[in-house]
Amino acid sequence: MRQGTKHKIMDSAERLFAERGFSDTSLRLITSHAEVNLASVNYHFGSKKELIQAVLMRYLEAFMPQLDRAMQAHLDSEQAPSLDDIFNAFVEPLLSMNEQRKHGTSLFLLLLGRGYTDSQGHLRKFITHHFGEVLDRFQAAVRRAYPQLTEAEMFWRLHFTLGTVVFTMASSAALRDIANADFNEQVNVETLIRKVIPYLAAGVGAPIQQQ
Amino acid sequence: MRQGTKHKIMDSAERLFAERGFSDTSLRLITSHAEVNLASVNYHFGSKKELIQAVLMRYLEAFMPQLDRAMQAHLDSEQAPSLDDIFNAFVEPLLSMNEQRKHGTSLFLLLLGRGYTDSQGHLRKFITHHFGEVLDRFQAAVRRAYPQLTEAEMFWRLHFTLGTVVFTMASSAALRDIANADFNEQVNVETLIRKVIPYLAAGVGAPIQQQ
DNA sequence: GTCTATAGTCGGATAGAC
DNA sequence: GTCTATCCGACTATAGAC
Repeated sequence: MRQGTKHKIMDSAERLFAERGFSDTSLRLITSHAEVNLASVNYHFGSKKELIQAVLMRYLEAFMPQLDRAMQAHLDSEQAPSLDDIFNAFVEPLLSMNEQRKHGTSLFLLLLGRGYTDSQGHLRKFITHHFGEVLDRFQAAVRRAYPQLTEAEMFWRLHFTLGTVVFTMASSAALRDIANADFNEQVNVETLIRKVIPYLAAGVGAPIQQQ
Repeated sequence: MRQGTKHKIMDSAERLFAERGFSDTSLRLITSHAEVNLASVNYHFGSKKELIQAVLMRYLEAFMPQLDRAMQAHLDSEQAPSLDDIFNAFVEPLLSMNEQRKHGTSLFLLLLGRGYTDSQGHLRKFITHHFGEVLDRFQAAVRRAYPQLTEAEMFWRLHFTLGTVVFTMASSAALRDIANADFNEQVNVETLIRKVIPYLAAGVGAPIQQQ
């Protein structure tokens, strides 16, 4: 089955963006990997910036509705969810990115991390603008699990959590190599996600400090 | 008091590197901010790569010996330290970066984060090569606080921790603006560090999962 | 040690033929 | 939609005068 030029560009671009960051990935590199003509990027996407957004959007549009359904369920349930429940609700939507595309889960998280640290946070605004309500419902679910947490404290702890995840993924290839060499541990994305969840849940659920 | 060209370059470079990342910061931008000649970078540092290493090294050489003393104390003490003790030992060395230079603490952590995500991990090797023993003693202190944790599990949790900290700092300016606007909270670097420590200690100290 | 001037490379983008 | 050929700006690095 022949793949269209537009999709070939996006598939090569996402891999290279994840590996090298946005500004270290040139259009020439992308088009040579995709085996398409340089000018086709501008024909199909208009500019490099719009290509970046298209690549990220393809994942977000698949991921966010799944996450939203899971959070909605935690808000509607009779019993208040635990923090472990809430963070475990991320596992399936994240892993489903792997069915959509090879290495989809890590690519998605890597791109997310790049988006939050590269390019002065332009992509941060892009995400919160398009998916703000989903993030709000996530926050509401956490509140239900740990009502004593003030809104401000929750704000900080959820950003700590985001940092943990995206940084881990950004370094995951290197870290998995080290783990393999030093501990003879074969770690795939799924076990890594299952490793990080208790850490996150414990962090968000840490006792409240007096300031 | 007149500042030498070499130091003017490093001071401008560290601020711009932290704000924009290494590859999005050109030597032209650095030298124009520093109000020195473009060619002086190559005269004093040889290349852009060596400038990056010099900037990071200046912080690491001030930070690492302090951290090492604190970890040594935790290893020598009669009583085993708690995880909270260990992570609190980072506070003073980190804050002392602020005395050395204005905004030194956040700049240092920002640079560290850039070094771990930019440039395919070259800087990661640079750091572990020069300061591997300090990191080993840190690891030994954590082991003393939580002996049940396997070496492999500790490896992962400490990297989660690094991710939490560097990502938080990488976004700290934006996050502090939001917190100020939404919760009327004035957060400086010190309160942010003191906020993150319970999160980290709880995460590293999370119950051990059966795989 | 500092400057100007420039070599040499690589980047994004586009015009215009097919 | 796809291609070649280029434009033009920005970059690192260096040679050589002062």
